[in-house]
Amino acid sequence: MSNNNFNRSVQTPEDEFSSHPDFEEYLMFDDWLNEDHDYVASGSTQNSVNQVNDDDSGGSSSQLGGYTNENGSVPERLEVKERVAFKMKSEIEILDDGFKWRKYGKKMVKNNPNPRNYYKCSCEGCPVKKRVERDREDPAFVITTYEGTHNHRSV
DNA sequence: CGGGTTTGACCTGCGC
DNA sequence: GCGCAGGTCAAACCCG
Repeated sequence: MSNNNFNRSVQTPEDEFSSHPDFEEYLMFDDWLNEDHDYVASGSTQNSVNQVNDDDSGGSSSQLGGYTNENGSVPERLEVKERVAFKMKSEIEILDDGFKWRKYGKKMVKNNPNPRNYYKCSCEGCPVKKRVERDREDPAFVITTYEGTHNHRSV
């Protein structure tokens, strides 16, 4: 691909995006992943993901996604899978991150008027998936969730 | 013609 | 046990 900014793994979004003009805002919101849209259940929408943004997002990097339950143990299911989510201000939803994605589903989700799109890495044998949806609070923002780790270099 | 997208159906987990 | 919501499949369709 022609974009040199995205030749490396998506696992280090800070490094990639902080210097990229397209990303006015980015974050890894582990809490959001862990609670899985807590604002949906609570009915209180005002704090949602933006709250995480205000909270120094680099603080939780030590515990790989904060996948601990209340007992402090890591749920077995999440031990293996690596999930990284970030929100960015972007007109487009599909940005060239150096990998080739194939869309396999689209779903309307509750409490969000915008559809969620499901993508798989089209490289054979690569288990990585990603979800892309627009922020219900501010459609100018796109929320992207990567799941899994690429077992190959970017295309 | 091959690969990607669309879209409705199906499957599964979870809360009530 | 039932219903709902999220996630995935797969056939049809589209486009280069």
